[in-house]
Amino acid sequence: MTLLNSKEEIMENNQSCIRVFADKDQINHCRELLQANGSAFGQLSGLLALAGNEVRLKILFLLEEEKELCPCDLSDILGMSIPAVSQHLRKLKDKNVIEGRRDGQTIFYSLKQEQLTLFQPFFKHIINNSNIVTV
Amino acid sequence: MTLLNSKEEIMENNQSCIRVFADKDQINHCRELLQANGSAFGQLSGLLALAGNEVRLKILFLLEEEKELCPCDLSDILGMSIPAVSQHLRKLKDKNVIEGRRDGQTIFYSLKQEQLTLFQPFFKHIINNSNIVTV
DNA sequence: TGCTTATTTAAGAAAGTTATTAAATATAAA
DNA sequence: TTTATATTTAATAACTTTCTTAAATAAGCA
Repeated sequence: MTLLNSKEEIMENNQSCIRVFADKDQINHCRELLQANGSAFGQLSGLLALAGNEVRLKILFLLEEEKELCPCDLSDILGMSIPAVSQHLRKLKDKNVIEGRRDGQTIFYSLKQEQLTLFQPFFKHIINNSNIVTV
Repeated sequence: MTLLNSKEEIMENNQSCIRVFADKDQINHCRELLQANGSAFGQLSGLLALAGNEVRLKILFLLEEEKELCPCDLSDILGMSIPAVSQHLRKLKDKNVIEGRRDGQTIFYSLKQEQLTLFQPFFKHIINNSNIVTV
């Protein structure tokens, strides 16, 4: 908080918080920051929401480790139904995080380079947090 | 895929995928990887889910920029009700991402050091993705 | 061709998330 | 003490997510 504005002064520029001691300049600066970064918040939160699901985080981690895996094997590893896995894979594919390569009847999924800068640090978090302690 | 196991061989070690050409060793290795990292996936995905919401990602970004902000000002900046903001702040506080400091009637929230290693890279993503283009 | 395997899609139920409104709590100020 | 301000809490409604089951698609094999 920098300058104390009178309550009347605040009510005049009435685009603002009801709070008496609100810093009008700070609030406007924040509004501009959000506007200047336009759709970035929506895009980034969309990607983070993908990794914000435990099953999908595991899938991403496993694809990093094994390079590629098919829905059937993932279903087996994760202990869940194939359609459930398939639907998670679709979400990852829709947001350009993974891609599929067909080999006969099997489709092998792998991480795309595109979003790796964002996701790769997470895998280090996984390993560092618990692998040292256990086993 | 390394060695081709016969279908019979696969059915004997029957802890595995129905897929005929499944690599049993790979599947077991993956299972062990998940087990070895225990609760890390749940914890990390929980934190990522916080940032996986557009409103909360904006709050985190604004706290990084402004050091501290109160619910009332955030409500004004984000254009949403105070109880809505307060409930997002609670989620962030419950997972040790932010902390509050009381100054009279106002509570100023700020980022905790604890989870900053995880979240700070996101803020660079925001700035890099769009700030160059606009204005 | 028909049968099997691998995967996806679709519809629906159950659970989880987020905003809204109203009421409760807490501090400050008249 | 009463009144106003800042915030939280609670109940609830609308929406979203995720799993389940069944059906559809697609490729290989007898």
